[in-house]
Amino acid sequence: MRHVLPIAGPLDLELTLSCGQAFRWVRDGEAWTGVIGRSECRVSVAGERLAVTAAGGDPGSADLARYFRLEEDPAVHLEHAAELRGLPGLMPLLGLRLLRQDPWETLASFVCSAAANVRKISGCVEGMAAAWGVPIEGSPRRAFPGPDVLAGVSETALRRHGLGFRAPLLLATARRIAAGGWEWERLRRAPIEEARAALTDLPGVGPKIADCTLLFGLDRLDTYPVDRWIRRATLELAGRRHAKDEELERWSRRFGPGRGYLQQLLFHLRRTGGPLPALRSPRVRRVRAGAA
DNA sequence: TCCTCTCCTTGCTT
DNA sequence: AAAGCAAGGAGAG
Repeated sequence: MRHVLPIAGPLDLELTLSCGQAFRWVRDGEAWTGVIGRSECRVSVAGERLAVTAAGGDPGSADLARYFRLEEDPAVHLEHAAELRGLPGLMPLLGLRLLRQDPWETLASFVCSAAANVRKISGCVEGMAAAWGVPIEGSPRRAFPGPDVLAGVSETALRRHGLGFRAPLLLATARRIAAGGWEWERLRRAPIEEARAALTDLPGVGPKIADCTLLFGLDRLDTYPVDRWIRRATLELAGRRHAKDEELERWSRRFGPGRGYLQQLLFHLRRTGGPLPALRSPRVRRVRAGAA
C-alpha cells in the first residue's frame, strides 16, 4: 500500500528519525524504513509531500499523518519561546518533528535507555521485537510485543537481548501493566503531575523516563525530560551553576505548552554543538547563596 | 524527608 | 589494555 501525504511546514527525516525519540528506524539511501504498529513502512520526502510504502497491515493515511504529526508546522510549538529564536543553530532544526508513537513501546524503549546510548537502545528494542513480536507479512521485521507478551518471558531471556540490569525492571513493569487496570487514554488527558505519578510508580521508571513516555508516546508536549544533556543545556541557558532537575523543569515552563518540542531541539543542539549562551544578562545573575 | 553515593549490563571508544 | 562513556533508577546510608 502506498500513500502520498501533504506536509504542513518543514520535515527533516534524518533529524526526526535519528534524534533519539524513536529506535526502530534505519536509513535506506534517501528513504527510511521502520515499524509502525503492525506494519513496516518505508518513507521518503518527495517535494512537499511524504511518500510512504507499507508492508503488512496498512496503517492508513490518517494514522500516518498522525504519527508524523503532518498537520502541524513544528514552529507553532515555539510560539511562547520567542527569546530562543535567536539561539544559534536552532531554526535550522525545525524540520525535526515529534512523532506520536505507541505509548507502551515508548515506555519499554526508554526503560532500556538507562545508562545506555541510542545504538544500544535500538538493539534491545529490535531484539525483543525479533524474539516475541507478531510477524509482518512481506517483511523480515516484527511488531513490538505488547506488555502481555513480555510479561510472559523470563528475565534471563530479556538479558539475552542486552537489557542487563534493566531486564527485571522492564519485566516487572510489563507484568504490572498486563495485570490490568492500566489506562493509557486516561494519562493523555490527566493533570501532568498525576500522569507522572502513575508512570513513576512503575519499576524502572523515574522522572526522566516518565516524561519521555508522556512526550513521545502520549502527545504531552507540556513536559521537559531532563537528562544529562538537557541538564547542561538548561543550566547554561539559565545562567546557573547548579540546580536540581526539578528546578530546571520548572524554569523551562516559561517556554510554554510546547516546551517538550524545544527540549528535543536543545537535546540535539547541545549534543552536536557546544555549550549554549545564557539567556539572561550576567548583570542580573543571582549572587551566590550564602555570600555575606 | 531529603540528599548523595554506588551499583547495575553491555559494547564501543580512547 | 584499562578506563571512559552512553536519553537513569533503585537502594543504602
